[in-house]
Amino acid sequence: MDNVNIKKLAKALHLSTSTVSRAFRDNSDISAATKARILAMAKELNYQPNHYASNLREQKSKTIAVIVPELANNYFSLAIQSIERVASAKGYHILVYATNDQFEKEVSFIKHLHNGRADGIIMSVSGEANNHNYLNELSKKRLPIVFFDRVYEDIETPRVITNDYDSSFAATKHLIQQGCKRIAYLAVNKTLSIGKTRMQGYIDALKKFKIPFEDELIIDCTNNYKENIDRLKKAFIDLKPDGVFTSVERLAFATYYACYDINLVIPKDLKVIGFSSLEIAPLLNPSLSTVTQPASELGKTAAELLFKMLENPTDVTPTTQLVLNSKLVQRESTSKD
Amino acid sequence: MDNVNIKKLAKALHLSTSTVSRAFRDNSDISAATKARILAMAKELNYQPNHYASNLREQKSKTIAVIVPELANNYFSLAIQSIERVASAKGYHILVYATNDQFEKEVSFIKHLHNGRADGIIMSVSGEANNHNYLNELSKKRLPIVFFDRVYEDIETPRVITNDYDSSFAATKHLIQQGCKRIAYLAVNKTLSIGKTRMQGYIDALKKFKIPFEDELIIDCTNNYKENIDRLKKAFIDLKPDGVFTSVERLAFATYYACYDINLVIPKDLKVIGFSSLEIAPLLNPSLSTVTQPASELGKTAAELLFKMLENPTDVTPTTQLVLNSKLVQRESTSKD
DNA sequence: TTGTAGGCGTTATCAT
DNA sequence: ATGATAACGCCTACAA
Repeated sequence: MDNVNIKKLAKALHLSTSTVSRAFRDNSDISAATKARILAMAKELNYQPNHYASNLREQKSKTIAVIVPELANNYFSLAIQSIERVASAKGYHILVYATNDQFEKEVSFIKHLHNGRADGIIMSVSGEANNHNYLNELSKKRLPIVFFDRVYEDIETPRVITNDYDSSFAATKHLIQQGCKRIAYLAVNKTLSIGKTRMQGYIDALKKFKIPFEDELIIDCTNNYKENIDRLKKAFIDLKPDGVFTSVERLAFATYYACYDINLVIPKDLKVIGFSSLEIAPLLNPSLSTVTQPASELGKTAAELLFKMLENPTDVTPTTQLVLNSKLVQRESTSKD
Repeated sequence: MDNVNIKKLAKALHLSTSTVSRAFRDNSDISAATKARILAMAKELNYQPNHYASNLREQKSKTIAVIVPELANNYFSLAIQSIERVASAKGYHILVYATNDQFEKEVSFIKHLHNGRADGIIMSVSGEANNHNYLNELSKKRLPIVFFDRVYEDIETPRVITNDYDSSFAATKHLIQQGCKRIAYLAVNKTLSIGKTRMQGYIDALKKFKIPFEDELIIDCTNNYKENIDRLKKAFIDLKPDGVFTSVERLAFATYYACYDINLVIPKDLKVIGFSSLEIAPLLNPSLSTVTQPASELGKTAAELLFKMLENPTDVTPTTQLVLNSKLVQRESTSKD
């Protein structure tokens, strides 16, 4: 590489490397004139301070890592976009990782990141089922981590979540008020805490309105698109629910496809509401009633929290928990007639 | 930081740092026994080789940067997901940047990346209108760059694109065959090469089928959601097109919203087709005819191309251009009755 | 097979 | 105000 570095700059200007270096720091003693000369030359030669050298020296990377279950996902895209925005404004860069819901990947990413590559981590976890004590084992030298949306409840670290229980309760209640008697709950992974919380809201709403809870109406779905649709078709035919509450966005889509296939009419035969932050929910056929999660705000809040931790570690207690509110938006898919 | 480094490992094992270092390289001479001892201790102490130190030493980062106009975008999400997958499999990490269509941001990202932080760049450009000679000025020391989707035609670097001209021609032809006589073209930025190519397909199809081209039917849209809808409503009322071809996904959504607002019925009053890679296009009301771009494949191909450049620079000529085919999918939004 | 030493590019400390 | 020097953690000639 014919890269320009401080040494070359110094030689070109007949100065020492320390003087040149000083020109790029703000506080150091250096005459205005030399500083100007140096900056001019730096610009001319297109000098870029070597990131690795400075970070090796300073022991921080101005980089944060974002770990999510999937990237091709409307919800996480929105969150990442906000995170990038906050980070960029602070002069930070973001590394992005997708676990594809593989727990081992998560562990490997996290462990790897503890090599100085990132100063902090924002993560929506995967694999609640597993032993995530690996995070505690990093103990003292663990990087600052902020969980968002999907969290590990037994790990002490700040988190930003939405009011899932209340939203689920409200969504279920909404279905009941629209006349549903047999409401199916579409779960994606019963062991995820977020799934449990959401399911509890559903269960409690049923109880509150004296609708018997039936275990078979909890339909456990997979990560496989086609398989979900098949499973749903079978379930809808066998169990004849009149309402469906989906715990994640893509299961609402699967529900639509399943209904199209077996000629169930939404909302006449089956009313549907789901967690989602899709902007085009109003354009669906029929328009989809949603529990709209503030995805962007979630990302923004998580990023701001992480920066607070980085800038002033003692300001943020590990038990910090910020809760943002989702919003129930009623549309045609749950309308009465 | 109480970080474990090679020195600490060495001390703990009563070895020299070089021996310890060797344990982590594959080719060096080291006895199997010592190597095992070292690796065991490394595991026990949770040793992670410092990324910055090794990369400073080796002058490469095992990191690639991905720059896109926006992150909260179905199309780019899919692309990024594939890029991440390819990179991850190669042991590379990805840095993600959004320009939000601000050209200055692009320049600043790119320049900054030439500090060793990334080994290569995958980019979908913004701001074709501007002088992008800054890329040439980096000359010899320019990082390997692969353009995808949106490219600068005057910069010599490998690129992966879709067959935009053919697709546009086919989409326009499709509208004509469905009976449209006044077809509006919704442009997002006339100066983008991708916009120009797509528009040319539209223009040539009109010509081929002897439909007069009317300049006012080219509707230039913005990045502002609401403003687009207003603009479209006005255009639809004033110009009374009977078909709309949208050059990007979100303009199809804007068209739907505009039609809902002014009570135009798709496809009766207005047929709509648009570039899109939305999986749920069939669920829209009415289901949306699309030119479906192979977003994931595009990302995958771009990533593979970049790695080829990194691994064997001479293998890839700067004029390399890979073209992937989009697919026209007819749905209700362009049906005849 | 293992150890010693120098350097990757930067910055902070200390001297001048 | 500027320069010399050491150190961040790792890797690799070269020496032993």
